[in-house]
Amino acid sequence: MPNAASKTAITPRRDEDFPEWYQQVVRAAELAEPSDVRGCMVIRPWGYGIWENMQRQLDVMFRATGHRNAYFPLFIPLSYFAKEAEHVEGFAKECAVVTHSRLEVDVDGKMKPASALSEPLVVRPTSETIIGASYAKWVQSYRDLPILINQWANVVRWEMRPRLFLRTTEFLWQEGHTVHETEAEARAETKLILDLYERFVRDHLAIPVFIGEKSESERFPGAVQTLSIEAMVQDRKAIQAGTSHFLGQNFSRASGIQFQNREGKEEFGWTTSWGVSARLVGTVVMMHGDDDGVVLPPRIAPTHIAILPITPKEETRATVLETCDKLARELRAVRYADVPIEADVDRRDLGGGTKNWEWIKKGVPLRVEIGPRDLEKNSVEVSRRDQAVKAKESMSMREFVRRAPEILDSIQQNLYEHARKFRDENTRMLDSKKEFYDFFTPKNSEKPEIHGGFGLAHWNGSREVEDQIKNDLKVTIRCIPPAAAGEPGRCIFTGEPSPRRVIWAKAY
RNA sequence: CGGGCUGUGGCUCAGCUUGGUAGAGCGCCUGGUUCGGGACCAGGAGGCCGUGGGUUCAAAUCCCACCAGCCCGACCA
Repeated sequence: MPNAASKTAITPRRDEDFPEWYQQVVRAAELAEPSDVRGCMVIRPWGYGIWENMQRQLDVMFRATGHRNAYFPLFIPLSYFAKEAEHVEGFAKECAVVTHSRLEVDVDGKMKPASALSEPLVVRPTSETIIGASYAKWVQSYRDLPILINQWANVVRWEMRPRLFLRTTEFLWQEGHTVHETEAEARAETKLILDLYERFVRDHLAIPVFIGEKSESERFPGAVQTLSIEAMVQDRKAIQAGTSHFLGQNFSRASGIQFQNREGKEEFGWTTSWGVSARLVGTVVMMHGDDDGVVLPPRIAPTHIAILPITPKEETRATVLETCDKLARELRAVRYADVPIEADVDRRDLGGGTKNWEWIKKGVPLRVEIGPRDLEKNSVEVSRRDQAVKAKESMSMREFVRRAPEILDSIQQNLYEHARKFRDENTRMLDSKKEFYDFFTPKNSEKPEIHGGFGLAHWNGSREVEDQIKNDLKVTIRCIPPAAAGEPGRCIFTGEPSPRRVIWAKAY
């Protein structure tokens, strides 16, 4: 039995069992829980609030770059879906298919599907084809271009191994779909969005990422080029945090998106698609969480400040609560990162530290205690989630209201610096095959400890090497950094020439 | 979809080998003592033991079938 000082809010600790720790944190923080529907989850208000904040920020950024939101159908006629060969092949195994339009009571009294559809409908695993059908109608002339549309939607991919937020059968995301007049324009769009994603996760989620291009084997089915941002979470595995695809004319051909160009000739449009999903919520948990639960970057916290009334004596109770409400009102009049500060007074009738620990587990950036002793001095006790649980700073109420945005900002910065340091410490140049295998092989194969990280190594560009490494170590190329990022060398597996190092890691 | 395991109050599980009226811890409710660190004491509610069939005087327990979930192998944001 651990003593009180060493007891953590979450069992097991990260270093004991990271996947289990993650599940416990998601549950303890009331972010989400498994539903009765296999592979699907219920996102609870605290988790959904985080997602809504991400949405709000991304929406601002999409708008600022000329994109507009729209909405397309959940169902895709099978014939549409089948138009792009690689695309179908890539997604076929994980499609949910609607085949009937009615339920009837059969002889046993059970409900049975009846009235088969003339054409089955695929529940969208992604929307390139159904959106392409609309775009084909909308585009006739180069004057109709570009089309820059985003949709917020749910999609379904029939995955075998669900994990809350990280991989579920149904998930929430945004998918942008654009059409351009020229290849160069479409490629620029793909890069623009990648950079936008990088900025978003850095500035709002406090997540440092590497950017780059996917190798052929990891590319989106049907894409010419897939770019991604790759983050390292605390078990040193990589997680893809966003993708942006240059689709060439593949989907235009499939959907018939054609226009008359400036020379009066018919030409297929150049398209892109890009997305991030609610997986980012899970990424934030794995990125910043500690053994006491979630640690939220202030910019996406549904509540910035939890105000906790301390009411030991009945006679001061009313005054303490009034003071808390007053503080909350004053804080809400202050803006942080373009929104009013969200301050909640937790007046639930719960004992002592219980409330405090609930907010710790939820990862609220700041906790403020107000008790009878503070009343006299007009002060508050402030605790930061990025510091030790028991660390408290006393300051006057006025000073706290004034400094709140600055303190939140400092937490945001702190989380980013911490994450970047962790990533850099666990990113290594690997210059020989032996070094590579050592880096990615657990010391204790019975119970693999957290090991490895990002390995930067030269590669000859072949699929065979990739397959071999994946087979041996479950390590894959996360991305190939931009050309400017490195110098040529020799493949550490074959000795053949390599234009630059690529990033290897175990991945989610 | 192939191989191994498990289904018992909201959660984690014991009970099953050797059939005989359903248990614990946590959580929940009530009352009291507490409250500036996840409290304590007392009382209480809550279960067709996954579903269907069989064996038996008697099934959570034995047998058969089905269903669901978990773990391991091929995929993904």
